[in-house]
Amino acid sequence: MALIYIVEDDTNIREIEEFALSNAKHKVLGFSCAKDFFKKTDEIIPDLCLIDIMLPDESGNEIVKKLRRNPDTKKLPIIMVTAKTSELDLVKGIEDGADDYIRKPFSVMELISRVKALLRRVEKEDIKELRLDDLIINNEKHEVSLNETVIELTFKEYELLSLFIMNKGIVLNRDVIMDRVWGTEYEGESRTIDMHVKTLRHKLGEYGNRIRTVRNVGYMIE
Amino acid sequence: MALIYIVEDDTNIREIEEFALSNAKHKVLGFSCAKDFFKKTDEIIPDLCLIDIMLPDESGNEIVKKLRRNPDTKKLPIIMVTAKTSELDLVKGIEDGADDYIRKPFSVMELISRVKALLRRVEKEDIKELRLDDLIINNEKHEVSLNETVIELTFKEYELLSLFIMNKGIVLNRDVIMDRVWGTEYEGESRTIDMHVKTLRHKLGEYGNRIRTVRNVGYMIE
DNA sequence: TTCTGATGTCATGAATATGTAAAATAAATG
DNA sequence: CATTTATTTTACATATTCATGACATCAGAA
Repeated sequence: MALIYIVEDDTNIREIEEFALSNAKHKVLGFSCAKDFFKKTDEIIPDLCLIDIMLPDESGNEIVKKLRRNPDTKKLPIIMVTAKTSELDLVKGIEDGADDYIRKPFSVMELISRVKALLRRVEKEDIKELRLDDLIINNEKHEVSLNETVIELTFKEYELLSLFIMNKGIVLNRDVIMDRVWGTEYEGESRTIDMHVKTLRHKLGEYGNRIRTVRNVGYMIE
Repeated sequence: MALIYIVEDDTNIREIEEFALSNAKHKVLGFSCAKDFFKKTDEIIPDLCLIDIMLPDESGNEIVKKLRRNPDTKKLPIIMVTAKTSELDLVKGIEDGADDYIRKPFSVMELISRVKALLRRVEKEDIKELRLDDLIINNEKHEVSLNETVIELTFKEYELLSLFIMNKGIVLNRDVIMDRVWGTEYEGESRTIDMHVKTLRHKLGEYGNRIRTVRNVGYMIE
């Protein structure tokens, strides 16, 4: 799936991380210090890296700063792993330019899902334009247009439509939709998704009925 | 939703697990030892299983190893439940091939969400397409087509047809059909299955008569 | 053949999922 | 901090699916 570098001096934890991410079909390389890590990034830049805050030679924050200074690794997705729970650390990590953080002790599932989410987020930012025939989503302008005419969508509507078009021809169930658009678990008794689908359908005019309801399963655009 | 087996010798904990997962709309069967568990998996393979590490007859790790050795259960999603918090256990669990682990004491919510997450993960890796000659089940579109023509099926009909095709050439008795499609026990006097078989036969047109009735046993496709 | 239990078929109300509008919150904006 | 806009929730309407039970039919045993 993706090439991931891990910088973590605690061998036990590093191995857990390696196992978990390999299990999730990623190609993983682990390093116990910053030096080894940089030696490798000079050679091959990974798709994502997981960096512990406390390291023998350099702090994780230092590593992030360096990576951000280098044009080649400026946009490299970074997840910081920290044992310190204070919020200061968290903020600092993000200010320094990490894209996400995980607090120890973490669960394997959490690790996997955060990595997955970040990879997805990055991949999404890469896409400049999405289209479904004459319906165009311009991600740079954050604007949707149909036959040259701009369609005004709210944030959630935009996200939802993007998700549908990114997965055209694939039925998305409510769990997935909730997870991807709202980042939360779907709780059975909510009409939120239907609501947004309804307004989307309305706003998309003739294209509205291309959002199909698959009863008992979810929604799909075709 | 899904059929889940639990192997846990502590009756109290097992009952909590059973209650929690039943509440989350799963069909649950609990076992207090490995022996009973294997007896049942030889019969019907569940969608997921929850295995305690410490058991009277065999260790949870042993069970996992055995399951992984058997082609039928090789990919069966497994969650290990452990009281030992050491990281060694965690790593070992993953090495042994469990897909996730839960540490005791766990919260009911954690249990449910981990189960849900794992099921989703597995479901996604699920088969994209099933076919029986020209009859194609597209699981992404959740659509059935015969010679390019879409056949409109309801949810249950779709499930039933999938089950038949996944087991083509194998007679499925009513118990199994009820269990897999409805997630409930078959109660002798119901015409429900026959009903759906009838509409399926009708909707499948020329392919309809490939669903064979095996008197006193069940149904089979081919 | 006749009998018996299993399966096929049908109509219909109940259950369930989705659609929709409007009110209630929450969030953003100036 | 008031106003606007977006979002979620609630409550209800609508649509579809499904289970059920009564009855018909069938296949095989006696």
